[in-house]
Amino acid sequence: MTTSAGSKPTESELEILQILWDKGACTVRDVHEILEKNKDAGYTTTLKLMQIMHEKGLVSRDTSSKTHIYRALVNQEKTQQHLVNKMIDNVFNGSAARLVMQALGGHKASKDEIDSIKKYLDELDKQ
Amino acid sequence: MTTSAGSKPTESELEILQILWDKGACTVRDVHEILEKNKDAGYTTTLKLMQIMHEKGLVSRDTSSKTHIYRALVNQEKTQQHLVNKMIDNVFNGSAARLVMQALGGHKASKDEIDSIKKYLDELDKQ
DNA sequence: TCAAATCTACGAATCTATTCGTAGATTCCA
DNA sequence: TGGAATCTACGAATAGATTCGTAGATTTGA
Repeated sequence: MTTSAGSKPTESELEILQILWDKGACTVRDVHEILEKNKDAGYTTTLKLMQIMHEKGLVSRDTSSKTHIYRALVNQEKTQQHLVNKMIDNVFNGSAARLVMQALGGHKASKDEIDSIKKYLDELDKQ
Repeated sequence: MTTSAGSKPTESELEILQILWDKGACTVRDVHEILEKNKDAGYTTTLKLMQIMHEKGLVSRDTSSKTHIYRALVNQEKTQQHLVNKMIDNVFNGSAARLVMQALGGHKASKDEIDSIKKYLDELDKQ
């Protein structure tokens, strides 16, 4: 298997990617202000992280104005897929079903969520 | 929430826990020989890891004979639950359903697996 | 205009995980 | 019995992630 760029973001990088996936394009300050709500770290820490992410190819950077603008370069679904597959292998001995049950059992999925999963399973069955 | 001991094993620790959960009780050599199949690391590396895990309370150790015997102290389901919940929060913005679909979509669950998940969902619905 | 605020760049400190070498004790077996 | 094999303990090297201080450039606004 080829090791695609950014296949394994760190925890901090993932926090930032979440924000970029959600917001689309952000300055360091945008990201930092959202991060601050949950953790407390200095501005330059966020800056440094995003610079490193740029070096790694996780994000793009528009430097045309003084305040740079960042965007996620890695795909959200692919990243999620990669992380889930790793968890299935590392934590559930390769059984996707066991992960699913654990996820639904502990996390109190809503009735709506459960219904949408059922529909999804029916679709899978048809193929 | 209280931070229970061993709630967050590292990758290497998880590899070892998998083995202990599977085998029950192992010496360092037992574990090391299994690990060696997939990665290549020295014996003392495995030893050191298991010593650290003992310090952290992840495993118990029987030292009554020269060759120590290790057992997992943390519960497999609870550890899995904890890791899955973390992933739901960190990677799927709190949506268990999205994790489930991603898991099933990418991992080619078998028909049997899908059926057992459906049954499981029906059970959840009844409650 | 010019001081305050804001931004980037960069280097370094810190922390954690991982790896391994070496020493000393015990066990094994020819 | 005595050397080889095996085990634990321990310290230290390495590597990666995270954090922050400081310096210098640019922008803002009174």
